Amino acid sequence: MPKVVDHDKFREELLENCFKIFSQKGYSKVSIREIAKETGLSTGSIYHYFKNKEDILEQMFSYIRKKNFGKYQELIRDVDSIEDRLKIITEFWKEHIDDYQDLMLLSIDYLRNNNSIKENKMFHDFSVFYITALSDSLELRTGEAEILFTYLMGVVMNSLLIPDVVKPENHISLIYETLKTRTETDGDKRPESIDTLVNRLFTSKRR
Amino acid sequence: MPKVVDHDKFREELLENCFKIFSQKGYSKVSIREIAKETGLSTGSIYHYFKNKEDILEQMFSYIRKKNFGKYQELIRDVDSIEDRLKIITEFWKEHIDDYQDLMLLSIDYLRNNNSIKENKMFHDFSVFYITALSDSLELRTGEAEILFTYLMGVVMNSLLIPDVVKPENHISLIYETLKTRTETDGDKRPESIDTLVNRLFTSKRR
Amino acid sequence: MPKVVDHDKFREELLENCFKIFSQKGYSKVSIREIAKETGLSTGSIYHYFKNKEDILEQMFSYIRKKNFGKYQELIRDVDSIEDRLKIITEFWKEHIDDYQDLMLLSIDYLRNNNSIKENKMFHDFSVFYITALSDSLELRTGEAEILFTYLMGVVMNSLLIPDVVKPENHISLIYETLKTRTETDGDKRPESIDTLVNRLFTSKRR
Amino acid sequence: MPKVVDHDKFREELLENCFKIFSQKGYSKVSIREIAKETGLSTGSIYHYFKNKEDILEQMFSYIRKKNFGKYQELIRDVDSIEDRLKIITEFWKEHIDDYQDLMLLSIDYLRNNNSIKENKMFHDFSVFYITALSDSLELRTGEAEILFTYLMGVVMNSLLIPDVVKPENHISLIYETLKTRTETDGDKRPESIDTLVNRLFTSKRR
DNA sequence: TATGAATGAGGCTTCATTCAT
DNA sequence: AATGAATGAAGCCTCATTCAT
Repeated sequence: MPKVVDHDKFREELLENCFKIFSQKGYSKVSIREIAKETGLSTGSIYHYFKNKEDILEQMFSYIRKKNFGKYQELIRDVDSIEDRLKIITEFWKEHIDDYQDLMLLSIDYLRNNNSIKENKMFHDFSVFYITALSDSLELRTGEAEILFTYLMGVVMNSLLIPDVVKPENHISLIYETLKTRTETDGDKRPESIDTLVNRLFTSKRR
Repeated sequence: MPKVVDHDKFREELLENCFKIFSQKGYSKVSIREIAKETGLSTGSIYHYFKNKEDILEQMFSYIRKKNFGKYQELIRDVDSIEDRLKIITEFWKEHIDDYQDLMLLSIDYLRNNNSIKENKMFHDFSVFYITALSDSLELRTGEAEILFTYLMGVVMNSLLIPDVVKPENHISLIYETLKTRTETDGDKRPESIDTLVNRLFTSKRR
Repeated sequence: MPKVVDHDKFREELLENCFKIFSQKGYSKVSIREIAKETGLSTGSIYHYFKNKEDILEQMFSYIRKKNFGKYQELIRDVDSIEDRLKIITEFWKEHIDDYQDLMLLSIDYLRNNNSIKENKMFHDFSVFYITALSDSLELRTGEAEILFTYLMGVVMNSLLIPDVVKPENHISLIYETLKTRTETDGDKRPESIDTLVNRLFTSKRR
Repeated sequence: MPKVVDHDKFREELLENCFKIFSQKGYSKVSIREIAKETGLSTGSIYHYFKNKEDILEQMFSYIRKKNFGKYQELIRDVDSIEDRLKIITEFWKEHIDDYQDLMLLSIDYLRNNNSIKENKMFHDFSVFYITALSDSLELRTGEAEILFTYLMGVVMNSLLIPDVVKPENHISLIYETLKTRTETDGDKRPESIDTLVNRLFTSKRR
């Protein structure tokens, strides 16, 4: 191990590694010794960087979330058209579906570890950010963004648990098509009735 | 300790207990000693009924699934109108949302424990049954039933991870309204365009 | 399990089975449950026939020893010529080398189980019988019979531990040849010097 | 507990202790807790030095073998006369008969534990070394060395199982006398007939 | 007689964490 | 700042034996 110069940068590398390790096996199946081995540190040194095992999970989650948010925001920063944004966002989802699965699983690991659901700040922040971001970037009402996010989480979950039944590509494409149609309608003229969005999905062309 | 007479019946009681215990703390945080204590048996006796800890989870999952299916089918057995069925089903969901959360979490526990995603038969059977049942009882196309199931799983997941943001009642009511509208349309006249179901959800009145 | 009529016969069958099971895996690796399963009894019933696990080993050893002795004596009962007996005995060894291995291993298992060497009556009786029988049937001096038995036990042991180095057939053939040569000499004329038996072995033709 | 500095040296001390403990009670009757207690470590620390219980046995066997070989070779290093070597070697055997008993028993323990006879490398290496060493140092043909080794193993085994019948001193003395006589004959003139070594043993003066 | 459910001590092993060096 | 030896509680599981039925 080279002498660490940039303390923060080194910690980020550590967290990146930890994300890899935790994602593969799940929080409770990864031992400190294993983390030490994978990061090239000694077990003792791990405790210089982190208070304890749970602290690793928390710091890691926070770091990954920020990184993901950064990427997300950068992607749509200079894109003006809603339709283009929609395309970019849905493509981003397709590419990063595995990361979302990992984050979701790790959130659950965390939940299981602290049986205080209340304190599950990690996933909460993640969700609120995403719902807001969706609402802003796609000009959706909050309720719509929540539905979209919820549906997306269902896709993430099922593509993990029943990968042969639920293929994320299909569902994401469907979301894309649905929202695209909707987007084409002028903002003011979008129907307020419930006869629209879910409806579209259910009557989509698939299968 | 009274001698157990009906082996299978007793095992079901055990499984019922195990579901309670596992749901509270998660599979890996529950020790065999704890199971033994809660069920009033000795550790050794647990192994008289189950091959090992994983076997408890599997048998339990299978048992709970069957029980839930049974209840579900009984509920809609003699109900002819699709609309009535829809009402019953969505009510059933609202009442059993906690069970679905538990089953989902336990599926993930199982997944984490056996890192062979392929063999996650437990959740798979559950999903296939539900998708088929939804399709049959609500006269939905398979693709529609998959979407519905996926969205529902998103609701279940989020009501767990971000309970202050996603309230299952709201989403389930929304599904109810959406499908009710759709149901009112005559089967033959239901639009084939993508302008319907998801669309309806997205333009619902909520918030 | 059919109702047991001939109690003794049934017990012998049990012991025969136990010998098979113990030989394969060694005393301490065989559980009572396994014995019960293999013999078609319940664990409880095992304790009707035997006081405890160790008792099974003892009774079994005693039974097998008697059976083996019986066979041995029957073989040479009507054989007058020493040379013929020698042939029969050495052939018998070749055929039963596996049994001797098993008996030796089980003796050791027993020894390990009771760390009182003194009480190892099982192998002791076996040895004394064999040394006497060899001495009688081959007209060897006691000291010679002891040497022969000791060498034979070395063969048994090594053919077990280093089967690719020590082949029992070769050693037994060698014993046969050596003793045959000696036997041909008239009893009275056999040299008393130490210049004979071991000597012959060491200068045998085998590599 | 003082911090251990020389990892390897400490492990050897541990192995020395383990040999003592295993020899007394046999591999399977010694628990890790017992090993920990006897060596003054915690159970956890045992696993810092060894992969698992079997690994202790293997490393121990390997270590003891090397140590024994070392002593053996040192003893005869500067001895030119075959006769002197013979004396030294047989004396060495008499002194170390207990160690050989222990090693043999532990080999069998190992065999019982891994029912793959093929992989019993431990005793195999031991045997091959000894046969070669005997052949070299006493100028015996390989076949002769194998016979000698086999007989010796018989002595070791029987002095364990039937100590009142087979006294190792006697047998070893006999081997000494037999080989001494043989040795006195000039190498070239040693008879090739089978009339020698075993023959000598069988007609020895004992009893 | 015969059964097999029940026991609970004890087996091996893993683990997060500490601390002397 | 870094190391890795040491800890010991706790994990899962097996076992010989007993005893109510």
